[in-house]
Amino acid sequence: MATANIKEVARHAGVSLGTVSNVLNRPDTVAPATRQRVLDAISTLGYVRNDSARQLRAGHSRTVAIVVLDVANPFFTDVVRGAEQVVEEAGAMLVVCNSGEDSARERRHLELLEEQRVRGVLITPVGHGPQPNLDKLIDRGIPVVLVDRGTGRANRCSVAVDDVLGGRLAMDHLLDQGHHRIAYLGGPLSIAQVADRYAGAAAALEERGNGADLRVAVTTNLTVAAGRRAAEELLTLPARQRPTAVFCANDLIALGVLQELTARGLRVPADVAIVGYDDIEFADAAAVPLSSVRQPRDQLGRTAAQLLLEEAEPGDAHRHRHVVFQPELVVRRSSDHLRRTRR
Amino acid sequence: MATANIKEVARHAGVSLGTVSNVLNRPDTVAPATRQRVLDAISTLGYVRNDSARQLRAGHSRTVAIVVLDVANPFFTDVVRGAEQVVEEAGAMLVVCNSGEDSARERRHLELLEEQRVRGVLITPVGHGPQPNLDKLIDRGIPVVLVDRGTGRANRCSVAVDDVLGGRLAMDHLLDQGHHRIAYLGGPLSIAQVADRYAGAAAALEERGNGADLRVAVTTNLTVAAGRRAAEELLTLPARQRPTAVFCANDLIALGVLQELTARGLRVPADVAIVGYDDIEFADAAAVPLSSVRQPRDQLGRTAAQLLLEEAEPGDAHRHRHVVFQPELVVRRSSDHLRRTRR
DNA sequence: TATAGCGGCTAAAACGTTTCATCCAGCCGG
DNA sequence: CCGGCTGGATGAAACGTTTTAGCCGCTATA
Repeated sequence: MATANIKEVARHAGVSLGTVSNVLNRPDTVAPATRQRVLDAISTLGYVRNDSARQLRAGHSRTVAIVVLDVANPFFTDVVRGAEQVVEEAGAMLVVCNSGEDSARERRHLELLEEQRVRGVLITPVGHGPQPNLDKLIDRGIPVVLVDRGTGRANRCSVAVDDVLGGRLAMDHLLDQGHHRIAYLGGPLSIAQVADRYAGAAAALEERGNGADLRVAVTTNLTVAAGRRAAEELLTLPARQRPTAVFCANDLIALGVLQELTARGLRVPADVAIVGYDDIEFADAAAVPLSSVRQPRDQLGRTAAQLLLEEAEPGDAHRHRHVVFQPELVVRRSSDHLRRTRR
Repeated sequence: MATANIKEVARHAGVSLGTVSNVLNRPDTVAPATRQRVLDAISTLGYVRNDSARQLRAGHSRTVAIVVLDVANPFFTDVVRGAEQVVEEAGAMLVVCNSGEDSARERRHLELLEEQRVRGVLITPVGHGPQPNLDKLIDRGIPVVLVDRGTGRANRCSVAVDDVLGGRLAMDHLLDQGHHRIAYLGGPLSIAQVADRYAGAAAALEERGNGADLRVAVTTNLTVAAGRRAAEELLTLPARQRPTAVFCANDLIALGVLQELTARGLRVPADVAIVGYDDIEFADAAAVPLSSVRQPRDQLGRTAAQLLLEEAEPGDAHRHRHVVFQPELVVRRSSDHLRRTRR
């Protein structure tokens, strides 16, 4: 039961303990014959390395953690997949922690991770205030990379997507399509992403300077149900004041809007055009495929992981970087006048 | 930089090393005054436990792993959330690993987890053959609980959902609605779930004994795109032979079917009724809300975690159990004749 | 022939905990 | 006054690695 350790392997192979370690870590420094004897011993004893001991000696573990706001959110699952890829290529392991938007859980996770002496932490922190927990980690020498939050802090790297630009892209597109009454749906505005996307949309509108009208409907959260409710509310407006296009802060809201509008007999995009945000998998699968602003999610994860590994590298010549990706508008039927009459 | 260790804390508080350990692990065995002195030292030095050393001594870690086929699949994310809850309540930590349906990656993960001496592993293994890797773990005394796969093996616990029953529920419902030409869409049949759901549907049809017709269209995988393709194919049939209802092996396929059918001008459920499987979040958010067979996903995760923790408990009186949950049919518009004329 | 270098290996220290056997002082009952 | 007991603290061993300094025997070079 008690798994064989390196000492037993050594005894079994008739070599010293250090030699076994060499076979494991620097195989080329040991003579082929000896090496083979050791390998045989390892396999007959079913030896498997004890990582705790290794870590203890090394002073830190070989795992990297990512703390996300919601494991079930497609945005984060894609970020995780991207990060995973890079981390695994580097021979390390990625552990996924879920804060569930709960700062107490976040704190608890960070404490545990610190106890484990993880190599570094990728995190989308709960809230936007100061981050004492993260500062503590950084003080301890554990690299932290912020994902899609709080870009620009001096003592850590970050990756993010330019949400202001995303808002612009969406708005420019809708203006190009000739819309004059447009609504922005999303909330709460305390979420930076929601606010930034709106800011971009408003800026684009301002610049184009034609008298188009932008109405904001703040939702309580970013769910399908919230989208449905928002759409219901829009429908209480007399048809002449009703927006001919809506730009939603995320795709869930957009899907809710789409569902409610079609259920009430309005056609998309003929009566109301819709642009969402995030380009989740189901955007393309919706009854009317949804135009959406796509974020390079897995690249966000990949880059975050790369920055982290770079910082964790022994050489101390690391300069913190803040990488900002550009989103991309994916036009589908829900906002495309040229296609809306087809089929 | 080099984080303070227990020895420095001891020196700082003027006590011995063992006493600090006692403060940490059995606070009540140390006198209040001493205890306070130690706690003060801990906080002024910013001491944080080194988990590697702890694990090394203990012989195993306090983390539990869950290895899923796809982190981005809503089914698994919910299972993860359920498991997480239980594991965290027990003061342990859940690490999520992603095999991505790739048995090489699965193996690599298991090796790493074994090196880490994890407390136990929840896993949905890739494939259905024998499981040498898992057997190895079990031999080493690391408990394994199978999630939604390979129920009934003697040397490990498992949790699953009765897919045969799920197939029955769906088929019974469609028969109740008066359908006679029904199609089952899903594949490949080598996936047990796909086969079981079909088996249940076929059995229900058999038992009801009216001459209804069940056609099977095997898809290459379980994606929205596959659903669209399958629907296209159905549409090549002359209308009189075309099924009036389809039962899909999962909701992604069902959503694909829904999209393709409505794009081609067929009405759901008037022309074709649809029942999916899994009841993912978007089932309810689809243009025509999707009837679906719901699995108690988070409970699956919770129970799996409970079984694991129970088995990992020192007392060796563990009997392996195989828990099977019953799915539940959620009827929505996509298959509901009573409602289909509303709105 | 002496010396330096090198390939291959060993022995021992160190990492930071937890635990277990002791030890000590004080107290109580006899 | 003594023996035993108890609450509270101590010291050392043990967990399984990695790493470093050093040793040995051999070959190539001067």
